[in-house]
Amino acid sequence: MATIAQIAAELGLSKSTVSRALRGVPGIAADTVAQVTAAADRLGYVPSIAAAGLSTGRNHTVGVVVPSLNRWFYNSVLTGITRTLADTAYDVILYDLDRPHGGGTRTFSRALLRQRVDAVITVATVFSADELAEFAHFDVPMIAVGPPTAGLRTIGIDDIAIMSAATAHVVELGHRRLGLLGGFDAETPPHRNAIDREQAFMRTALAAGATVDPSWMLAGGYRVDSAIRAVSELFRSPSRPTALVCASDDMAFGAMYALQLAGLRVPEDVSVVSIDGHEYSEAYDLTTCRQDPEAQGVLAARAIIAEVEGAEPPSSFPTAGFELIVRGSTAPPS
Amino acid sequence: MATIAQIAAELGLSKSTVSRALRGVPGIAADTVAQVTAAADRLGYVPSIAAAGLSTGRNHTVGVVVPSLNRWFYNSVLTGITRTLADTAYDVILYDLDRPHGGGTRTFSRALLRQRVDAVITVATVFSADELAEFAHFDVPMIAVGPPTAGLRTIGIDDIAIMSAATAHVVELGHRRLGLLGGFDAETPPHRNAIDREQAFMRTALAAGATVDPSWMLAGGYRVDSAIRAVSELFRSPSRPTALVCASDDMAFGAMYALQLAGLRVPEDVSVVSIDGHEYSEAYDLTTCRQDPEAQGVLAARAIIAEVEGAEPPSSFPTAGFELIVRGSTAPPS
DNA sequence: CTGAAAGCGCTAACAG
DNA sequence: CTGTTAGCGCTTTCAG
Repeated sequence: MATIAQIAAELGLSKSTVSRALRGVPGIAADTVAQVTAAADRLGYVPSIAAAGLSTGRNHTVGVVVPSLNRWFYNSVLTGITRTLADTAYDVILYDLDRPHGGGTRTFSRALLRQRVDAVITVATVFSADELAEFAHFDVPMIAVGPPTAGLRTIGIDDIAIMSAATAHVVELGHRRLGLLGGFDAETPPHRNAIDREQAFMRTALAAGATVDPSWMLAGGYRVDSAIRAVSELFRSPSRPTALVCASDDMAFGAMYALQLAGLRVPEDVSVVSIDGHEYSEAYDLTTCRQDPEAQGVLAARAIIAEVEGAEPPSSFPTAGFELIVRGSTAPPS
Repeated sequence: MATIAQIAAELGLSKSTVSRALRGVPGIAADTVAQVTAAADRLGYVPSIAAAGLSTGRNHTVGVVVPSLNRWFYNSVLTGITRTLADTAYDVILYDLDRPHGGGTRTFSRALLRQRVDAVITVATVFSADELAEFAHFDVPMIAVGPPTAGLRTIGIDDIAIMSAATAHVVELGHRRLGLLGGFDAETPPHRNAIDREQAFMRTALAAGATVDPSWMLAGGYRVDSAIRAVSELFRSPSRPTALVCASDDMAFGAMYALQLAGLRVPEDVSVVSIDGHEYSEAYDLTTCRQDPEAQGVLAARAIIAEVEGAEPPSSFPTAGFELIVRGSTAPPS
């Protein structure tokens, strides 16, 4: 409740001096600074970011746009961002695009962003041409985390490379009958990374001379339940793969459950390999290509803050790395 | 970039008239309003919330405090909140308390909240006495979602009742050897709901004359991986329960996987019942007591906005309901 | 090293 | 129905 003016009055100083002292602007007598800060916390002074923002044009907030909150990747990135920003004077304004039926206006691009946030981080969000055009008018820095996004600098892994590595792993173990549990989904249009990963799977599999029956290409929608259903159905059929490559760990968890249910053993009957490095993958003993979405979030947050504070913006970021972790879910075919 | 003053100049009106017209304040000529709004979107006018807030003292943001983002319950509540607020003029500022080692300052209670948010919703967050004392100084409305929180009005289910219902279900099926996969966790201090649920389990079980071996009381920490480990270990032993009651669906998923792995069938060898109504529970064919955290979030968001807009605050909220959904994971003991 | 004054963009009395 | 005049709390020239 205390304002800068009250502190000034209390100390017989001017508002300007108090303001400078509080912000550590050079050129103020050391003991003046001491008095001011003492008075400030005696009075329980808390700066009004809104008022400061009115003068400076900076709001000390970054907007984070996520497609939804119930996917491991999205909220891992978000966690990285919030953790990083917690140590700074910046707050996160959350724009969750998840709506019941794909409906609702995505107003973040309209009024909301403007004047409200100093920067924007988008997480694996697909934008329409109109939206991208609007972004051009924003003067705030933007960074995308996830698959490459037209018009935005992106932080993320190479989807082709990571899926190729996962597929190559089972190929090298000797598997030649390969199934894919991909990220496609009956309802929503395919995401860039679902497409990339499927292509990488196909190329790697075919290059190795492997068989890929069309019925072994499953649409798991990056969901555990869809994965369970798709895998249960596939493995009822007599013709089946000896290895299942999953586009995400979550789907792999569902797949492993469904396989057990069907009376099939992992890895004796079916090998399972996946992409993510989910915190639960160890308990499932799942072989997976680990990426680190939280680190990607940290990187994005640091970069965007640096930019807001005046650093020269890099025009692009290095591709994030990944690492194959071999565990017990994969073995040579029997 | 356009301001209210520019519109006023353009139209030969005063700032006040423009301001009123834009906000729909009654008592402005219809055609004036028309002109103003026309000019506004011709000029691409976007109001500065910061400036408005400086005058009115309202920032059009609500702070949401979550313990972390990677638990189903927390982000379901958060989804309910963001969806509700998306239709309003309010933004969400996210305070994620998740820190690597329980470290980091929980600065939301210090400076951050003040001046920055018009209201606060806390999700299943445990506060220290100091923090609660600080809250008393805040003049912003606060609501807690989750287990009862001292000093705050709470929206949530009755943990005793829901766990009693889950336990009663297997008791009624005839089970007398009951295990609990609870929310306790080796590292962190127990949460109120973990305690309540354990007590409810014990009472219901003992009242039915059931056997509960101490070694059947598992600490799953509301995590899938901990659940897998705990259940794997328990079911290696010859003395085991015929039914496993889980304090969350996530843990039940881990339990069901571990049981399959151990060569045990659900429900033939072991019945599994749980609490939550997770979106994946259907695919697991899991019997569960469904609560609706998203609806709790919606409720909290609506209530808090109403209060900010001047409605008289209710002193408490009705307890949220739940519903037992019987599926294939439970059956009479064989 | 410190102060005075103007202004960020909007709202809110108070007049007309 | 519309205009004038003060502010909201802070930063920032420009002077001392």
